Amino acid sequence: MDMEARGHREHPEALRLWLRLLTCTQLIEKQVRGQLREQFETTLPRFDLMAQLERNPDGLKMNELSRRMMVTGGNVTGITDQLVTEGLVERVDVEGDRRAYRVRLTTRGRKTFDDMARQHEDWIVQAFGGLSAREIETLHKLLGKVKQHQTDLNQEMENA
Amino acid sequence: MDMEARGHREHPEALRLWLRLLTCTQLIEKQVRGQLREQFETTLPRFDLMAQLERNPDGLKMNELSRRMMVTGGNVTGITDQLVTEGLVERVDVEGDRRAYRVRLTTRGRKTFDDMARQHEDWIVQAFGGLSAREIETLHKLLGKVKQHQTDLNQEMENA
DNA sequence: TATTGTTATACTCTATAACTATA
DNA sequence: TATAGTTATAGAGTATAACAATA
Repeated sequence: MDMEARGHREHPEALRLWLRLLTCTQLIEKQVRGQLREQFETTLPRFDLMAQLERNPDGLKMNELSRRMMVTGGNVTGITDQLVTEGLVERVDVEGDRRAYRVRLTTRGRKTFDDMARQHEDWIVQAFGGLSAREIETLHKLLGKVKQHQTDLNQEMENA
Repeated sequence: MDMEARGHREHPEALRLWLRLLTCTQLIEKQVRGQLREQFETTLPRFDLMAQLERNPDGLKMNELSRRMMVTGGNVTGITDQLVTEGLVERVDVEGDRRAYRVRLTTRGRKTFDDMARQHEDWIVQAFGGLSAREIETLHKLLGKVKQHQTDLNQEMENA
């Protein structure tokens, strides 16, 4: 009896997990944003863009940045413009395609990013200071499954 | 030798974990936001506010909502105003303190929220569909540690 | 004086769509 | 026609600070 009362409370565990995931991310993100602003007068998207470039010394095209940062193109243009103005990144022509170019860190940009990255890593290490190395690895692995599943779902949607 | 090269790459695991945590949250969040907009013409903060009220049938004061939603007071006023206009929540006087009141769901608001919550739960169940019940529990538990540690850190900062 | 909540403001980030230039 | 990137715009979301009313 009371079969109807089931249905929509059948998987509360997933919901609880989501709320907790969201809370954890927001707590850490809020702190990182605040520290980036206070200590370096920058923002998370700007830091993120520079981090992408740091991993790709030859630079990245706008659409590559757009995809990796998971935002649309117009936004990348705006953030890039700011960083160019401050001399932290530069636009370099791509030979063979005059529509495109690569964005890459300037020498000064790389130095600035290294400073930020060092601090950033400290904040993150501290944020996960309550976990053992083993637990961190487990979390990383499980979230890898979540990410993969999510990616699969997105591809299904695109193909449909 | 090369002692200096250590230091800032000593805990890359925490960093990798953070990036993955952020990615997972953004992927799911982006989808939930989109669905809320498409199917219910609402936003995540509005849904969040209503969810807080659903868990507290007697309503919550503005500062309680502010704390639980982790945003400052002015924003809660704005979101509440919208929901009042649409007849989904109402402001109720608190007896004994004429400065304050409680915000609570209207009958219509509760019905509307139930519809949204049912859908929302489906999206979330799907988002974590790649995990077993056991894995979901493990994730939940580990993230609980992260949350607790983060809460402790914040309290230390406030006391300092 | 402190607290509750509002108002005013400004800024970042974002998506969308129309646009230019090149392929 | 399609692709790379920009521009323009509008809106969400946020923090900050000054403010009014009450405690």
